[in-house]
Formats: sequence, C-alpha cells, structure tokens
Amino acid sequence: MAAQAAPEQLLIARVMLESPLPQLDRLFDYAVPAALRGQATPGVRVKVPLRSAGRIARGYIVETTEAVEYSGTLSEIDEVTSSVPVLTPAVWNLARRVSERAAGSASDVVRLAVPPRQVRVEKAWQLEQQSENPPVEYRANPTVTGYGERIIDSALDAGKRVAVAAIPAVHEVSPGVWVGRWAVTLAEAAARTLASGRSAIVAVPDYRDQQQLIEALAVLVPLDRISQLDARQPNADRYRAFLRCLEAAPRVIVGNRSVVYAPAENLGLIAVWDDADPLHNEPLSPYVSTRDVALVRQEQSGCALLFASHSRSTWLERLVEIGYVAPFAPDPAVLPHVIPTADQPGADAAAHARIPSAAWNTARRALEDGPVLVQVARPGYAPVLACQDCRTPARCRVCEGTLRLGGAHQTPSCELCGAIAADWHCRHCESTRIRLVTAGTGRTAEELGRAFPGVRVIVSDGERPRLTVDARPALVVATRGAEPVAAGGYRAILLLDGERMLARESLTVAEDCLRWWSNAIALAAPRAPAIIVGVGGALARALVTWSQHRFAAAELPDRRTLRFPPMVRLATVTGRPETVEQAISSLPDSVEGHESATIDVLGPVDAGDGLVRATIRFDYAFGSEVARSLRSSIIRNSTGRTKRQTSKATGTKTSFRPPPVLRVRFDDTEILE
DNA sequence: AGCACGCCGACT
DNA sequence: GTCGGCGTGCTC
Repeated sequence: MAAQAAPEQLLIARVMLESPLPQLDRLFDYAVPAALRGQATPGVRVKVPLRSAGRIARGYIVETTEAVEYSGTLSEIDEVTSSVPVLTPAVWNLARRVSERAAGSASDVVRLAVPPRQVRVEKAWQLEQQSENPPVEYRANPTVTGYGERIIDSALDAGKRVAVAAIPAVHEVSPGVWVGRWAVTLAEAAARTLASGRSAIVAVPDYRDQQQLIEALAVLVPLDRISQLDARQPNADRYRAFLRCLEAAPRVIVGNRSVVYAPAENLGLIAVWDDADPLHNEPLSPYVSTRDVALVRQEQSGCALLFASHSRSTWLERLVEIGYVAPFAPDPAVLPHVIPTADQPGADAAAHARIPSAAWNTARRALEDGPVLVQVARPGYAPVLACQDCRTPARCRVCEGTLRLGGAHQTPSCELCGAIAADWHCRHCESTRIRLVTAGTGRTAEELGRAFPGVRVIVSDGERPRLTVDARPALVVATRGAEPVAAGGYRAILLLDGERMLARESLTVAEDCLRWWSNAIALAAPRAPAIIVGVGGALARALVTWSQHRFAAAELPDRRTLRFPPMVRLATVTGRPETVEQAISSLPDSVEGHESATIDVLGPVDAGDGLVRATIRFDYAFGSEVARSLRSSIIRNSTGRTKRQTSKATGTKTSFRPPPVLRVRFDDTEILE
C-alpha cells in the first residue's frame, strides 16, 4: 500500500456488454485512455472493442479500479457515449441478483431497467439540471389512514415488509374524482415516504390502476415530485421520466412492472398493488415478476415493502406464514354485502336472459338509484377437458397436471408430465366419460341490456375500456378486470359468470376468480348488495366473510402435498431432447445444509418443432443451485458444436449453427394451465 | 454474432 | 511438405 501512484496510473473500467449472448454475460476489463478519464465513471454508456479491433460493442461501465483483474493485454475504451450515469450501482446489483436467480443475463435485466437513450431528451435534461429550482415543500407528516392509528406508518418507518388487505370501497379524492380506496392507501404510504425525504416506487398492473393512483397522489404530493415510468409511453417521455429519477431529490415513481427497477436515490418504499395480477409477470427474458424483483430489491436496499390487494395471493400468504411479511387488515373493518346464489344461471329465469330472478330483482331495484355493475367472463376461452357428468376439470392421475388433447382423435395426455390418461375417471363422481367443454363467446351486452328495458347500458371490455362512470342509473357490463369506477360506488353488483370463470383450466383458477370477484365487489357503494351466481363452497364463504387470506391459507397444505407452487419453485427447460437431457442430468441432487430439500423432474413432454420441455420442481433452498446449474447448461449449449448440412439440390455446402435452443424459465405459473 | 486458430485431407 | 476447408472456442 505504498504511495507508488505514478502520474499516469492505469485506470481500468469493468464493463457490462449489451449482448444477449450468455457467454458474454460477465464483466470485461478495459483500459481507460487518458482523454476519457474524466467521463469514464460507473454507470455511463460506453462503446468498446470486442475481439479484434473493428468490432464495437455497446455497454455500461459498472466500476472503475486500478487493480488489473485480467492477465492479458487490455483494449482501450473506444468512446464514452454519454456522461450520464444511467446504470446506478443499486440497479446494477439488483439486475445481477435478479438475473442470477432466474438463470438469465444481467444485460437482459438492464435492458428492462434502463430505457433506450434519447439524445435530445438527455441534452435538454442536462441543461435543465444546471438551473435547478429550489426544493419543494411537502405537506407535513402524511399518514396512512384506515388501519388504526399509525399502525401502517410505524411498520413502514421501520422498513418492514407488509401485506395489506385493501379497503373495499371507492373514495372521492377531489370533487367528482372517484378512485378505488386502495389507491388512497398506496398514495398515503408514498406521500409519507416522500415527506421523510426518501423516494417511493409504486408498481401497478395496468394503466387504469395507474390513473387512479395518480389521481390519489395528486392531492397529497406536489405534481413535480411524481414520475410515471410506463412501458407504453413514448420512448422520449419514458427516458425523460427516467432521467428525473436520477436526480437527488426524492420522488414518487409510479408505473407498471418494470418500474421496480427505477433508479431511485435513497429508496424508502416499494409498494405493489395486486401482486397476483398476471400483468405483473414480465414477458421478456428472464421473466421475473414484479413481486420477486421487489423482494430482492427490498432485501438489498432495506427499504419498506408494501403489498396491497383485496385478495391475498398464495405466494404472499406463504411469505406471511413463514413470518417474512407481516399482515395488516383495515381497522375499522369494512365488510361488503356479498350474497351468493347457488342457482344455475338461467335455471329459473328464462325471461331475464340468464339472470336468476333474485339477482334480477335486486338489480332492478338498484337501477332506480344509480349504476349497477354486471361482470361477465371474457369471451373466447380455449377448450378444456372436463368430466361429462359433473363438469369437474380433468386432471392427470400421476401428477395432478392439466390434461390436454394433443390432436383431434388422440387420447388425452398430461401437459406437465406427459402421462397418457388412458383409463381416466373423474375423481369427483367416478364417471369415465370425458368431454371437451367449448366455452362460447358468452352473452353480449345487448342481450343483457334487453333484460332491463329502458336502462342505459354502458360496456367496458378489453377493446373499449371505460375508466369511470357517473352516478346516474346505468347498467355497466364489464368483462372481468375492466370494471369502471363508479361515482359513489355501484348500487348493486352482479357477478354472473362464476361457473364459466371457474371452468378455466388452471392450477390457480380458484384464486384468480377470487381476485377478479373481490376487485369488482370492492367497487360497490357501502353495503350495496353484490350477488354472485352459481358459486358456493369455500369460495363463496371467503367472499361473504371477506376473508380471502383464509382461502389462500387453506390452499397451501394441498399445494405442499402435490408439490406445486408456491410451496415449491418450478423451472421449465425447453430444447432439443439431448440438450434437455444433458441439462437435467447435470442438476445437483443435494444442497449442503439443506439435506431435506428435494428436487424432481416432470417430463420431458413434446413441445413441438422437435423440441421437448421438462419441468423441474425444487424447494426454495435449491434455488441458487438449480439456477447456477441451468445457467451453465445454457452457456455450454450456446457455445457448442455446429452441424453441417449439404444441400442436395444445388450441391452447395453450407455450414451453420442450428439456433442453440435451451430455454429456461423460472416460476412460470402459466405452465400449469 | 463473427472471427481466428488448429486439425486433417488433397495438392504442387 | 504445404494449402485450405471447416469445426471449435473466444471475445477484456
């Protein structure tokens, strides 16, 4: 450690390359030329030579050092693209951990975290930076209301992880502006964090939720303290909002799933609304959901973490049960008025479309007073296999997976483990007759409207979403998930397609339905009746007593017995048969210190195109071992052998690599559908 | 990806 | 003994 710093001490930049190639997923050392010394700081975008000068790769400087880690000749950084440090150390650490967890590339995660550069936007932002305005004043000491005196506040102030049951009501945040009460809770939590001088990230599933949250926030924090980071906004707007997050002043950063990667300085809170919504599942590699990213980031940063929903997911329930997340419920309690009718749709009321007469009468009466919500299933379900006699969905007798019909006249086989269901019989009624349930397109809104002559009908669905409706009488027909917020709340709610929604083939149908129904019921006016048709049992009980977490808790023992998520984790491996075989055989079979942890493999099953897919199930303790093993299989596969092919028609010889196929995906719940 | 290196068959 | 095709492996 002698002071031997020569005047021209070598400066090394460790660079993450922007490349999808798994074998390039590590840091590369480059020498920083004297001319670039001032700009070559961690987080900036650079261009570097890669393999024989001339080829240029883009990347980010992750760190600078004077210690050479590489024992070869160093190339020099070609260019510092921009002096803005867009990849902050915290986000880099998050990206690395998240990618390791999912056997993916850090650069894939960074791609989600850092929006593409917009030169004009960046220049404008840099100019604005120099003439910074004075700090704004926040409303003093905001508090989270509706959960008892300072209960949530003190949990958040202590940097805890909490699962909050949302308050099932609507709320008028400013004259004429109504939002779900949940949005107020999240806004209050964010405002409190901001007032303490720290930033908050709030992730919501979609744009409609984001709108409500922004409206709730607008009355609590100054507008210029709010950033919206939304994948559907234009690149320029997104990059502008992203750059503002890099500023030192605390902010509330709102957006959909990738907002959990926002570069918030001094992060005090991550809040996630409705973590089980499938929109929180990232469709891009390495497919890590908002919930998992939030958990990793909370662990790294020590910020508070708040999950809120009307219906607790089984994933969160597991975390509550192991004591990792603390549960909170509204105080005073708010109990919606839910009325289940076991009547089959249309059984007693042909005159009223398929609405049972009790529900029809309730709706008729409520329509004199204000809007009534009718929730219907989304049209066009994929055909599923079910018992012909009792309609129980058909499941594999080996592993409880979903049965699928491969071809038109084939014997059904298990989608998960591939077992042929030759001697299938229904577990519920012992029938041996199986049938294809082709769910129709459903009744149209017009048909429903005809049941209530003379009433204004408003439709809200995926194509024509409607965010709000006023307080005047109207029949609001909405597909699940697209229900508008009504001023003052709906005077009655009819959940019509219970049976059809439950017929969907998925491990998670019950909890999905509970979530869809709960979210709709939460839009009711105080004590307005919510009638759910054709649903009984534990699901109806959970809704009537408004204790969805108990339903989630009751699911877990079964999942543990069956070795299904969230009690174990899953990873699917797709590729050529030999490749998948190799990947499976190199999996570890034990983890030191966790001798009771187990791992098993289902399949492989045919995945089309000459590919197969295997599903690996493993205990949480196995996570990093499995990820590391699969990662090295991916690298081995992508650097592997070539195959030569001679074209017989032309006689030309071509040498090419078959596209290396070994796709790994962790925690994909859709595989169970 | 794209390019260099090296190992094995056919040639001056 | 040497040229070059193509498979293999590496990229700071």
